[in-house]
Amino acid sequence: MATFLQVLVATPAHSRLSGPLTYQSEVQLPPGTLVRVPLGSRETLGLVWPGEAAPAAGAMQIKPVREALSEIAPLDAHWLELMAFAASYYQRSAGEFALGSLPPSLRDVSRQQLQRKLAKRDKASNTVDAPRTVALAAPALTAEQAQVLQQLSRGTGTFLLHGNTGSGKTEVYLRRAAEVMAQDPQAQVMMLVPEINLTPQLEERVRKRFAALGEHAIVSMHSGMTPAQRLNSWLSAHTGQARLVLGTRLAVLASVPHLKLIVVDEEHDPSYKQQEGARYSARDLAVYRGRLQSAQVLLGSATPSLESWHHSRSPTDANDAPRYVRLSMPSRIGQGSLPQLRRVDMGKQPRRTLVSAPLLAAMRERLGRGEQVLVLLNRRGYAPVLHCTSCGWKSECPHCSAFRVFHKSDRSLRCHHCSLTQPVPRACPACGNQDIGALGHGTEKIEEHLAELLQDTRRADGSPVRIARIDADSTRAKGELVRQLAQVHDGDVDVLVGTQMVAKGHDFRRVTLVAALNPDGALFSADFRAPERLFALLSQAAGRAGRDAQLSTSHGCEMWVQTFHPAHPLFECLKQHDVAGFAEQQLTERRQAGLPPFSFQALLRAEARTQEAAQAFLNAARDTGQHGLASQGQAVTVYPAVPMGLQRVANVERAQMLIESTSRRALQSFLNHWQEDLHALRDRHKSVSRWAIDVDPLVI
DNA sequence: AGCACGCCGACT
DNA sequence: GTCGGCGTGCTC
Repeated sequence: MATFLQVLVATPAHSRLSGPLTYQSEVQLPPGTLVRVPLGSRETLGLVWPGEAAPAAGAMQIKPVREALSEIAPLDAHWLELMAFAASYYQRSAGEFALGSLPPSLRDVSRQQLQRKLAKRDKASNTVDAPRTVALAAPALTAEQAQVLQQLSRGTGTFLLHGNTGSGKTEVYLRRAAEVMAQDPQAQVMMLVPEINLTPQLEERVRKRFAALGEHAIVSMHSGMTPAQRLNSWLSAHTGQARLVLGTRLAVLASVPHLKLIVVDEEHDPSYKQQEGARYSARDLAVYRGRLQSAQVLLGSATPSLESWHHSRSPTDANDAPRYVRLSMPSRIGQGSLPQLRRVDMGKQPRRTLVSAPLLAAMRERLGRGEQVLVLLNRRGYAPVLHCTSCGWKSECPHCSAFRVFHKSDRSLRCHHCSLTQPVPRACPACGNQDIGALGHGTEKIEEHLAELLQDTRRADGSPVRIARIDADSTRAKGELVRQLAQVHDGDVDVLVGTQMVAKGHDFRRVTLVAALNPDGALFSADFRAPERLFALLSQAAGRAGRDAQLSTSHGCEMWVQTFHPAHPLFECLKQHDVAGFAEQQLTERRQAGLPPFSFQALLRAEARTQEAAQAFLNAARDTGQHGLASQGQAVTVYPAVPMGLQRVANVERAQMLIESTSRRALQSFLNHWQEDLHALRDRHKSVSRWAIDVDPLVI
């Protein structure tokens, strides 16, 4: 007799198919089973979902499941619950989350191909017995590391490891992973890193340390892998063959049935928040998943996010029960000392100075000794705007509400939002004037400027100084970033100019001076998270310097900041390496202003051909929402619709609306009730091409 | 999101 | 006379 099943398929939240579909099957299939089902005229991958299927749902005919992918064990209940939670919390359909978390090739691969693939894997895996001792060639622990590890071995739950750059956080991760795997021969460990560029470094270290587990025991998961690699990694994690899963944010959604430890490295990093589609935070889902699966969660950072800082207390102050236990490792390993902060008051420098005289002198001195210099500027290209001195024309993008950036290397005007690229006009397109000037400066210009300033400077061996630039433009070609970083490591480069991508994680041994040329923008930004990000960026950048103990003890290492506000408290905290002080000061401001983590936010965004249409939809949504508010009497505030910061991208107008509450639960409940209204509203606002809710947005 | 159906312009 | 543009609508 046929039974009815609830099946999830990959459908976005705003399609009319947000819930599970009903199919019939001759055999009983447990929840979590992967199936192929007919959907309209095509056949698609589905997932059997828990719950009773009601066969009389509408007049729709009920089709049979085509086949079950029985060679893949059903996804376990924990994973299904994680998907259900994520979908509900981030206001997406369960189908979108669950199917989107599976390796994409699983969708296209036929059952025969899958069987062949699995047979091949079986042959290749010469199963290694899980060794009792997994730690090999590990360096001796510092007292701080030993103490932290002891705390971790005693505790359960979520821990925030606050460790300065160079304090040996990675060693703690590796030791803790080894312990967990040694205790339980099935235990699996997940390690998350913010960016794909950082996975190869950690992977190498992990593979070296855990070589005894066999090469199949460690797998990577990130978006840069080929479909076949991704499928293989996913299967290894799902079958339990992989003991250690290392990856970027998407890895947190993988099936890891025997998960016992989740490490989130650089937990403050904004890359953990997915910024399109289902906008989940991998860090927050890691914490939830840890609770769900009884796995320990270890969040690590030198500059923890204010959210995590707020949720944590050190184990010694036992007054109120904190959500996370805070563990600290303040010391830097070896003789390498933390860099000294030097501030240049740009108000006392000649107007329009790019690189001040004292900074230049310091750079020359370092270079003369054969040391390396890192220069940070948060803007790529040559000049952010071109402008006509006669009529005032500026290089606006015709499709976006943004300026096109002048790239001197190929003499192009490029829009960084829609990628429109055109040659630089010879004369002003508006008035024909030949005199078009560049306004502002980007990495290209700084590279050129430094080449001029340093043309007479000689290295220790008398050869001229070599300057390189690393940013999204210089590393566009595949493998280019790795190649350029290698040049820096090999000492082929003396001065490295780059955007924030060079400040992350890379270990430049001979860099003893790091300079931020113009960080002031973040001090008084409308974005309330800008100071937090700047503090993390500068701390992290400073951490690039002085990693070579010998170099840094002989002449010290320095972090230079050029600013018009040298007395700003942010720089004071930076000078003292006072993360706690900075966090407390920011949290006080946030508390007074009622901002996260003291309130919870969501954004409703809409896209349409006109700004009016986008806002009309949002304001109509606001009106229906008000009814919901009144009926429930909950403290949720819905603000009026406003154009997004970048109002127009590729000729699409964008608007958004902030929803805020001091209660996470009230916000969630409001959003859940709102979903139906929004679906209904869309029919009356046909010009709105897309809408989406972003829960816990990072950028407002 | 796919994928069909459906009704109007330049081509073997 | 067809191939094909992407607008609207449906998928258990």
